[in-house]
Amino acid sequence: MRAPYGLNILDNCTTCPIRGEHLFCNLSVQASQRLNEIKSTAVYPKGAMLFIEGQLSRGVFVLCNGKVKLSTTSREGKTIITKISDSGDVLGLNAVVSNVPYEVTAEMMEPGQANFIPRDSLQQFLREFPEVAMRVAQQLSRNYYTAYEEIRTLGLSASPSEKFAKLLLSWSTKSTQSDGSSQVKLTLTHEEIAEIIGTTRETVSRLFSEFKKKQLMQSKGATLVIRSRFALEKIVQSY
Amino acid sequence: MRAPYGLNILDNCTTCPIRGEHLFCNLSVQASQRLNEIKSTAVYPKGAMLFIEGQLSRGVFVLCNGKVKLSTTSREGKTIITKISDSGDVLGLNAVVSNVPYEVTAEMMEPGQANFIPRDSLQQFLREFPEVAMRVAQQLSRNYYTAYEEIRTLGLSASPSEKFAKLLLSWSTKSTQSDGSSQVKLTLTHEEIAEIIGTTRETVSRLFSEFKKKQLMQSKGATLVIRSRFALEKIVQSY
DNA sequence: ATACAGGAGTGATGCAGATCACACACCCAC
DNA sequence: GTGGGTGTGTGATCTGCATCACTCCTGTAT
Repeated sequence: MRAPYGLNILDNCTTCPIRGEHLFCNLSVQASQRLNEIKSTAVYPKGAMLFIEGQLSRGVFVLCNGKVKLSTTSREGKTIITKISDSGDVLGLNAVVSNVPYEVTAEMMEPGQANFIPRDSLQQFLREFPEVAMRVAQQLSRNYYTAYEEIRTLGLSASPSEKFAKLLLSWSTKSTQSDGSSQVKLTLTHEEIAEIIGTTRETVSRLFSEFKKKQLMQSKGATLVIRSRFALEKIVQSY
Repeated sequence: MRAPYGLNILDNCTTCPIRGEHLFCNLSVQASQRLNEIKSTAVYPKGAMLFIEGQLSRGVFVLCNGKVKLSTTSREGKTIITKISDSGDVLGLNAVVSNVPYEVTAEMMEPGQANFIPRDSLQQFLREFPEVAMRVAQQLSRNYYTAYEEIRTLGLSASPSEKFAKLLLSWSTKSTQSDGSSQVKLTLTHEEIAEIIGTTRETVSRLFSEFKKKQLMQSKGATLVIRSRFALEKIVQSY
């Protein structure tokens, strides 16, 4: 099998290395088999758009590897990034389940593979396997919950500092050392961070300076060291 | 049957006057029957809390009549109202489907009746009737979409004026005259409006003055007259 | 080497809204 | 009536952040 962009193609979910607690993992044998029949797979370059906000939903994408940026844009061109999706995530689920246009744009942040399941096949599949439909409902529910958290943070008029601290915290949870510090590789530009926390590039720049001066974090190149979760948590008093 | 708070109790969904396009209306005969068995009904006074943010989810409530305020509060006591629910709405669905605590507080804004379906019964019910599970998934998906809209509005840093205009528009859609104006009965305090659009009481006061001066609306007592949807729409340029 | 693009730091300025601090209007109790 | 509670109008002030306007730095294309 060809390996474009330096990636090996995974053509079978049952042998997938990231097989785990994701939505379409660990299905019954029949369901797994059926899924393999209706899915197709492809590898995308960096910058590829899996789908675009407002497009009629064609189907869902299951991300096999790589990172995907989900964003939405206002008329005047202001963008907010709502999520950075990781491998295993299912993208476009809501749009397909409810037969509405995609509500966000999904862009590959690095080369990666994704499986595609056409809308009709998926809907048929869910009718065929009620237990999967139930899991889908739970996933949607979890999505909703996450969106809610977002609303809380945004709507409770948190200051950029608070939101930035929150973001750092969410990054550090993935890899915290025993001494409370943690290292993260920074893959986002200041601009992108600004789009996540809803502020401007300049403010993010200033936040970096400020947080470094306050010994909350330090950075060498693309490596970010978050000093103390505790101090950050004090900044995020609000919920 | 007793009629507390001056309300007649509805004890059967099949004869419900608001029976229509709601989540648990128009089910199959068997499903309807089963639903009637597992639900219980009660009438609540104004101010009653159906459930509170953070509580373990006990079940869902189907609102038969009255209005319910859904809100979430930060540690420092700042509140945001995320939705005003109307009759027919199902409350607490996400929490129950995903077995997580309620993410909001639900408070009766006026006396009203609600059916209660315990968590376990509902989950069993959904397993029993896959087509209902599918509808639930769609409902959750729609909830998610609404939450999304909210995020867009909040996150794209809309000004209070924009959000206020948007709110007025959403109110006027329900009853627009041929000349583009519409009457709404105002049941919310300035404080509550502030909690919806994420600003302060004072700012809402000033918005009222400002919009009246600009001939966008007028108010006599609790009756609000929205002059021209068109003018409002111009204010809401952003998405 | 050159040049250009995309990213990052940082100062100066202005303004929208939060906040504080009142005054007033209304309703209900007693 | 008098009082208190709740909702409202509106001024004065203060400030955080957007915005504008630069410079500098790096990588990479030619």
